[in-house]
Amino acid sequence: MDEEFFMRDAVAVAADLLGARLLVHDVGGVIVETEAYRQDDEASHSHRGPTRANAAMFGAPARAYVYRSYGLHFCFNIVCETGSAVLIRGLQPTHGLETMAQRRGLADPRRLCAGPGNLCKALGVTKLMDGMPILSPPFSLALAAEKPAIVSGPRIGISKAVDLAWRFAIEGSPYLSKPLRPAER
DNA sequence: CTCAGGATGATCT
DNA sequence: GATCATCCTGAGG
Repeated sequence: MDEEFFMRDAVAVAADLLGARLLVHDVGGVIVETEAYRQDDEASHSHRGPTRANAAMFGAPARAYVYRSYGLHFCFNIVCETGSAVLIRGLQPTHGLETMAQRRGLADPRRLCAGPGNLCKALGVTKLMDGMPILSPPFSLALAAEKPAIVSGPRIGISKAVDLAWRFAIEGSPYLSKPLRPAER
């Protein structure tokens, strides 16, 4: 796992991150759900070019892009090639379950890290981590030993570019924020 | 300076 | 499915 991995199309990285183990201060688990956002993407914060808020998306790859959502929650992304990033939407908790349960005020492992806001709360991710390299402490990222079976579908919570199937998940995972059904026919 | 609008989540119907 | 809590930022006057 090195910076090269992230110097690619965010859509490819989003798919390849599934099954990887993400920890923050030794708390976290296996990535089961991601979404890709690119600069040529109407739904992306980077679409209108660099600003103070999205500066991290235009910085070095393999760094965190953390923003506040709806005034209440944080969302955690990993920056890929310039102007693009992968939103981490769900983990299967494996490390520090007790800490997560305490931070979240519940114990159900299927809900602890389901959704970007919940995930950040469980892992203690805040705006302070915006721009930090995710290949060094307090972060830890290790790719999957074996590639899991994945599915893709439309992204969640956006109003533009809704037709792009840039949400990725491990097939059949019970840890998703919402079920993902492969495109219909 | 004002102000609308979110890459959400919990709760209620 | 609808509502709402609550905070910036970026856009426009």
